[in-house]
Amino acid sequence: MGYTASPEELEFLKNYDIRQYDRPSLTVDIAMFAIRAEEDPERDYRKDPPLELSLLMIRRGSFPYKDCWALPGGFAKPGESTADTARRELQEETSVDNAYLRSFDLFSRAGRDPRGWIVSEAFLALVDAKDYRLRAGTDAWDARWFRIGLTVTDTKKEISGEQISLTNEYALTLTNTALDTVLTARVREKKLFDRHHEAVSYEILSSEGFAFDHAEIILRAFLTLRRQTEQEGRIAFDLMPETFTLNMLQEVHEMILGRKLLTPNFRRKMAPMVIETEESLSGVGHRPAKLYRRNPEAFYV
Amino acid sequence: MGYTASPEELEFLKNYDIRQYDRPSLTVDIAMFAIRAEEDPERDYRKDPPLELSLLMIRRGSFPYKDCWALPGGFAKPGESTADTARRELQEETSVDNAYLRSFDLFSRAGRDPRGWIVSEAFLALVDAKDYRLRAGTDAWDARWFRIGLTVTDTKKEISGEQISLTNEYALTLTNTALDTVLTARVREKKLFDRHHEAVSYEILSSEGFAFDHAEIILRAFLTLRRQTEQEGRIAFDLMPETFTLNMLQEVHEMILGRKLLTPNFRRKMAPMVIETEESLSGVGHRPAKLYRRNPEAFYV
DNA sequence: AAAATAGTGTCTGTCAGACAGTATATC
DNA sequence: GATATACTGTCTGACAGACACTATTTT
Repeated sequence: MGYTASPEELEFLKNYDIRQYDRPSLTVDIAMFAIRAEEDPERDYRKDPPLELSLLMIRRGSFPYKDCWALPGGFAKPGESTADTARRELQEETSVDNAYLRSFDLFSRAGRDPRGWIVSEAFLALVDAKDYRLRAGTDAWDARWFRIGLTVTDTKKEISGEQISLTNEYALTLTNTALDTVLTARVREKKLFDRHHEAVSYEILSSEGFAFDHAEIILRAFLTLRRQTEQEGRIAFDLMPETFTLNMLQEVHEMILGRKLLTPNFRRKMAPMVIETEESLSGVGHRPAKLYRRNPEAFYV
Repeated sequence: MGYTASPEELEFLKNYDIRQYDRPSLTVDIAMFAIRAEEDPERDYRKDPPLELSLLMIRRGSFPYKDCWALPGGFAKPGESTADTARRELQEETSVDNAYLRSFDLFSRAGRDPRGWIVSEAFLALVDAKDYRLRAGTDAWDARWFRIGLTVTDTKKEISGEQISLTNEYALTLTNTALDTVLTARVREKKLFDRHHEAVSYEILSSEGFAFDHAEIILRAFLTLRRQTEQEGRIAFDLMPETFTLNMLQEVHEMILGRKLLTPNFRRKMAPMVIETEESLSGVGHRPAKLYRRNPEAFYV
């Protein structure tokens, strides 16, 4: 490293007591997405079951926010990086060890946790639909998938002198049909344009059933996923099983982006990233789709 | 918020002692970039003075890493967010209060600070060339601008079975001519492609004159700036004064991107983002360039 | 006139959006 | 044959890369 501590420095470090300063607790929160197929036995035999973009939530068994739903996560331990913490929690809670995992922000607003000064690094995780195995439920542990829905309910543009602000209000809905539970939140996103760059801030307007500021973290995770998907389509492959049809892939993209895509254009864009297999679906009540797999060659920058 | 703490929960919180768990210290480190013009009185009167992309560094007056150069920054205080901390430090150290400021990662690797468990949120800051005023130097405080240079010295591609890795080795050089000081570091960037997404890791191979892991933070800040500039040109405006020539702007882009750009294409791309003013440079020994300013209309998404 | 920088016109290929059309399983 | 989904061909306009060219100031 080109640097060797002097004897004086070693002496300094020996006597250094880091506990003299105020310190926060450090946690990670993981927004873990997966694709699941809706189960509805009453459905028309011809129609394909729609896919659901789902998020894993955990019911809190203890204070604070007892009985509310929170993102999986936990406290960082000394000697591990936060990426280690996130991988460990992911493994413990879903047995998944090969998920896509990336941090997208540090949440450090004062007052975000009633227990005190707790900052949290937020991770986005995408898991293959077939890979996960949820940890068994206990009194203090109940992990469930919720279908995630996000809509923009209001958009405003304000101009005052040199300053322009754009405001979006989002309605976030997490639904678990089996439990008959719906969590809802409204979050305001405010983009302030000062000179030529934007400063974005978020404010939770209402939050029903979510613990802490997790509604905001989930929104931010979703928007991060959406932006990545817009910019480079490959991230959505992390939500797919080994083989898949192009229509499934398109449906996943549409759920993430929140809008319909034109099929020919989508297929053209995906063509270099996938390889056709010999297999097809069958017994689906209509022309069966071919199965594709990822084209590994396409991803080495 | 739709959530009211029950009496039991309030009782729980009253008795909750957060200090029972291990906690890290939390700091922010700020990679602050500015454009400065090289001063060289011996230069040919016709030739324009080249611009320099500069980074602010602070000489450490105390242990650890005494006499090494570190990024400006400091410890987060309870009751403020890390963005507040960064803004406060920026203000104290350069008197700048309108800089572009964004965090790009949390550095939490074990052992990164010899004083103990210290995690640091790293910020990228871009300041307008004319705005900053450095805090006066003292024994314990010496802030200086260093010209930053980054080159790729080696690139490797390794294939072993299903796994492919790309390795880049970067040479980072910070130069301050007045002090006759050069800081150098070599950092290895390793991209591991697993299935179809990449996991990037960084390793400091050598580090001369840098404190802590700041060579790595600086490299990451530079790469972040570079990526943003590739993706949307507007971020570079944060480094520019109110009015500027298109050639200056192009030079700034070229320094950030580390490659030459074709002038007609660059001007075409920038055209919607700038407005021509009435003024020009003068007395420059050749055809003078028109001055431009930002076009605010272009930046409201 | 020479030097140095400022600035423009246009060809080309790639690629995204839009839309019209054809194909093929199951019942 | 009706239904539902699967899949293709092609026109268009926007835009980035490349390169050849003209313009203007100072000494």
